[in-house]
Formats: sequence, C-alpha cells, structure tokens
Amino acid sequence: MNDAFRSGRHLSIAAVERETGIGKDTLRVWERRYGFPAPGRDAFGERSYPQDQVDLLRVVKRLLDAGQRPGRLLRLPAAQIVALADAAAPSQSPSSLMPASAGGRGTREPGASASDPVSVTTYLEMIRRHDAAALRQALGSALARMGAERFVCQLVAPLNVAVGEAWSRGRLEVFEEHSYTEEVQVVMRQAIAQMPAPAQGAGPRVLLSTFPGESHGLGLLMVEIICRLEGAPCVSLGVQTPVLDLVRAAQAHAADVVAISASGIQPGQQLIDALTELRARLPAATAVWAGGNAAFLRRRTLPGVQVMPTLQHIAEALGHWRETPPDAN
Amino acid sequence: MNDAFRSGRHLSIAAVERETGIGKDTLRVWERRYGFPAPGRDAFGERSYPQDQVDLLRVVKRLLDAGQRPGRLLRLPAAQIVALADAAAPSQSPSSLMPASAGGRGTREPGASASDPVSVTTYLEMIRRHDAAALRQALGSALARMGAERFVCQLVAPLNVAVGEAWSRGRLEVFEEHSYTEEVQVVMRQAIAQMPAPAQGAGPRVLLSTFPGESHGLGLLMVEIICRLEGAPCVSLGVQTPVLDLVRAAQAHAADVVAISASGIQPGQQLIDALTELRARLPAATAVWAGGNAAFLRRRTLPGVQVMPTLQHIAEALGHWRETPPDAN
DNA sequence: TGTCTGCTATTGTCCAAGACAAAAGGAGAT
DNA sequence: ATCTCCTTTTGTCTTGGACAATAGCAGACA
Repeated sequence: MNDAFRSGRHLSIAAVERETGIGKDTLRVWERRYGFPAPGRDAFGERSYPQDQVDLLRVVKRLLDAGQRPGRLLRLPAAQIVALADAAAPSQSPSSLMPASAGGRGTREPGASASDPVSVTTYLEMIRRHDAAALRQALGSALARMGAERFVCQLVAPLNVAVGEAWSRGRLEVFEEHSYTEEVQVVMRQAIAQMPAPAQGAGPRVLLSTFPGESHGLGLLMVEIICRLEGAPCVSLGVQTPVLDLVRAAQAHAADVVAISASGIQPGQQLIDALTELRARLPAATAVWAGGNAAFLRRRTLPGVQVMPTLQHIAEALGHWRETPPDAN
Repeated sequence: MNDAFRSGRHLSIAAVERETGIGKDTLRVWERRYGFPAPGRDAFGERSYPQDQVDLLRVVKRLLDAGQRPGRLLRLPAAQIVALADAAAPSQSPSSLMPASAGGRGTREPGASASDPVSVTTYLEMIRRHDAAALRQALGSALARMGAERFVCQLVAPLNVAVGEAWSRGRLEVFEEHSYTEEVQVVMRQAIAQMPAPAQGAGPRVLLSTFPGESHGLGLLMVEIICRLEGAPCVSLGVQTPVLDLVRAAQAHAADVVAISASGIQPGQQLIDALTELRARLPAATAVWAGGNAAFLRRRTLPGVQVMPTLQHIAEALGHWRETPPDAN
C-alpha cells in the first residue's frame, strides 16, 4: 500500500505497474505461470519487487512490444533476456545496425540518405547528449532550409522511426524519447503557426485525431502540416478521441474527411474495430483516412476506409480532392 | 474485453475505469457494499455498465474529490446525488453558481471576475459554437492584452477549471474539451516560442512532467510559461514519465527542481506513492514541486515535497531561489 | 510455391470473497 | 478550542479459478 519506506530497493505491485506499464493482474499471473517475476513479501505479506527484477521487467516490456511472446521470454535466464534485448532488432532491416562503433563521436552511418541536410544519426546523438536546445535549433534550421513538406516527409518521419527503433533496442532512454517528442513538437507547431490561415473552401475540411489507446501525437502534427500546405482547413482534436465523439465532432465541424493516425502501440484488433465503427457511424459522404506506422494498415483493407501509407499519399489525395470535389455542394 | 460494439449503451469494467478514474477493485467493492453501481451482465457473465450509471459515477467522482465520502453518497437515490452535485460548488465559493437557470442560451454567469478582459462564459460559448478560429483569436488577443503571466494565471487557469466542470456535468462534449485543449495549447506554445532564450544560471533548472496515468498536459505549459518568465531554464518531458525515468532525466539535465503537474484524474494514492518514491530516489539537493488541481495536494503534506497550490506560488519560489540559491555550487 | 482453414496453445483480463492497513469521524478530556 | 483514543469506513491487496481472444502451426488446396 504505502511504499514509502521500502522505496530504496523494493517496489509494491502498484508501483511496478506504474513503472513498467504491465498490469497488476498480468504480473500476478506471470508469477504463477512462469515463475517470474518472483517478488519477495513485505511485513504485511504483500509482494515486494526488488529493483533488479523491475529493471528486467522493463526490458521484457520492450521485447514484448517488439513482438516477442511472454511464454518464451520469461522462462529464459535473466542474462539471456538482456542479451536478446541488446541484440535483436525489432522487425526488419537488421543490416542497418552498426556494432555500436567504438569510433567515438561524430561517426556517420552509411545508410543515411544523401538528401538529408543532417544525417539522422547526428540527431540521435544530440538526443543522447541531452542537448535539447541544440536539437531544437538543428530541427529549426532544417525546417527553414528544407521547407515544411520535405522537413516532415524526409526528416521527421524517418527520425521518428529511428527514435522508436533505438528506444526498443534500449539505446535510448524513455525520457530521451519524451524529450525528443517535445522538441519536434515545438518546431512543427511553430511551422504551423507561421502558415497563412487556410482559405475556406480551398480543400476538404479535415478532422484529425487518434483513437483511445493511441497516445502518440506527432503524426497528427505531421498530417496537419501537409493539410495546411495543401490549403485544406484542418481541425485537430489532439490525441485519444472516442469514436462517438469523433462522429459528433465531424458533424459539428462539417468535416469532409476524418483522418486517424495510428502508431501501432495499440493492439491491431482495437484499431480495426474502431475504424469499422467510425465508418459505420459517419455519413457516407464523409471520407475516413487512416495512416501512420501501424503495421496492419498495410496488410488489411477495410471497406470505406482509405489507407494512407505515407504522407505523400495524403498530399496527393488532397490535391485530387481539390480538382474534383466528390460532393460540390 | 472488446467494447467496440457495445459502446453504444454499455461499458465494460475496464472502460468504466478509464472513463471515471475509479479503479476496478473499487467499482466491485462498491457494488458489494453499497449496491451501487449495479451493472448488468453481458452474454459472458461480465459486468456491463449502462451509460447512465457511468454518468452518475462521474458525478460521484467529482463529489468525492470535493470531500464527500462514498458511504454516504452511494446509498442516496440517483436524483439526490445529482442535486447535490448541482448545488455544491467543487470547493469554495458556492455563491458563484446559478441554479442552472432555465433562461436558455446566452445566460451570463455573475461570478466572472471584473478583471477578465472577456468573461469565462464567453469563451465557453465559443467552445460550444465549435468556432476554433474565433477561440484561438480571442485567446491570442487576450494574451497580447494581458501579458503572459496574467493570461495564464487569470484566464487559462480558471478557464481550465470551468471547462473541466462543464465537462463533468455533461454541459460540454468530449470533443469540445479536446478542441479547447488544442487551441489553448497552440496559443501558449506560441507565447513560449516568442520568449527570449533563458540565460543559463538565471534561475533553477526545472524539469517538468506528469506521472503515468496523468494525461492532462496543459498544466505543464502553464508552469513552463511561469518559469520562463522568471528566467529559469525549463525542460519539459511532456506527459506521463515513469518515476525512474524522471530520476534519470533529472540527473542527465542536472535539474535543480523536478516539477510534477497533477490534475486529479488519477487516484490520489497513486500520486502520493509516486511523489514519495520520486523524493526518495532523487538526491536531497534536488527539489520536488507538485502542483495542479489535484484535490489531495491541499490536504496532505509530504516531507521533502513542496506543494504549489497556485502558479503564483511557483513564481514566488523561483524568485526566492534566484535571491538565495540553496546550493551555490 | 503461396494462401486459406481449422486446431491448439498461449495469454490477458475478469470474477469471487476475504483480509487488513490507513484515513476519517466522533467522543471525551484537558 | 485542541489533543487523544476508539470505531467505522474505505481502498487495495490477496488467492485460485475461468474463459475469450490471439497467435502459431499443420495440413489441405490451388
């Protein structure tokens, strides 16, 4: 209950849930089934997790998010789990991984596209150096140099992937990823603020949000920039809007398009259900667009839902809409 | 489990926890002890909460936060609970509340402070009119007219309270609240962007975030504005940083102060635990500040944690720090 | 060879009833 | 009024069982 005095080395089950994001029920059932974690008991008979087990649980959580399954993982000895986390790439392109080159600072990775004004690795190094000011400035001048569209499509998008990957390999701390998100957000919002107000009727009215469970909001800003560049008026509801509220919002704002961003941290089935329900509850004249890094979007196709695999697709769709509005009322 | 298709009228226990912030265990034990809520059962024998009970639970949650106790409240008939909520102001100044005057739209509330350039109700009306552009413009000119500090303390803070209250009474849709949050965020971030970069050493280095479970991020921006106005360098990690990561971030950024914002949507005990743990894991030289609308902050006092009941307290603390730095290294 | 279908193992969440520490309320004394 | 002691209230933890949803695999089919 009160983990004040055991805070030095041990955590209560509630604290472990808070730190790892793994539910209390799950922690108990893992213990029962796999024998790990194996917390001690405090004076009141309640579970008391030593710090090293909590650390390992955080590693496990990362591997789980990367697609591993608990049954395999938790029966392994601790050292092997850590080794796995160090080695395993989350999904594809294991080739792009350098052996943590001991060449010191400034090491360039070969994979960096020649069109990048500054290579992705340089940004990653700034993040790891905790130099938020430098990061912001570098992003700001990249924005000025590249222009908003190329900035978003060619720099921010791959950078997001790289950061997510680095995090899931344990090469980036959680707080470093948080800090990165904040800085990119600042720069992108500034870019939006500097754009001229969109002319009414220059494009479809776009309503923008994510579903509950999806807390990653950078995608929304990226889409908003693309929309505004194409002259489409864009209303963002921020993150995690329930489906029914999206429907009401679409009505209230007379939206032509409801665009959903999904990063893939939420289970795929939830996403399918929510998209299906959204589609069913919206009038047929309102388009539903879905985009983001969620893997399933590339595999599945839902009737009445347009999948936008990349940001360029959105720009194209907007351009197409402007030329031939489906419903010129 | 899958609450997509029952979302129309009924919610699972997990969904109710999400909606109300009342834990699953608590919901079950209330049912056992007080007979409310009294959910039905779905085809699988699992609790299925009708929408009206969830609405009532939200009201109950607010009354609880206002100091009422469950035992008294939950034995009352529903109508009486609602009456209680309508009558009682959330904390102080019950005089400012009109009896839901049936005078139709546009009814002015008297409580608005004379110093407001535009009364809070006017903003609420803009939100309800779904006129995001007008809202943003009104906020922007209020910012210009009042200056950042008064804007934040005298307009945004009470507006947040009013919006939260209107929402929990069902006078504001979820998407309207989302939209409001987005617009305020835009204006506040713009205000921050226009401030000069803080001089290093002009004040304590402040690290800013919320705990997991607390997704409300406006408070962070408000604090950031205050800090920057006082010349203190401020690093925001955004929302929901686990305690251990906060500790690492504080070390990486050599923070003098770790400031936590809490709106009170998360259970009070969680907040206490997290604050206690944070305090224990940080070096003694690092201060811990806690602020926000969370009710308990005013009732409890934790050793080594400075509670900031209002934003002015933060400004004062910063000023005090600048004059007499506790640890001039 | 690739894709679909059905079976099986895995896995997260829910349920029940009991227990108990912490907090709140009330009574009484100073 | 303020402090102390006692009682009640209340949230969270416990155990062990259950089961639907998911993922993985094998085999059939084109």
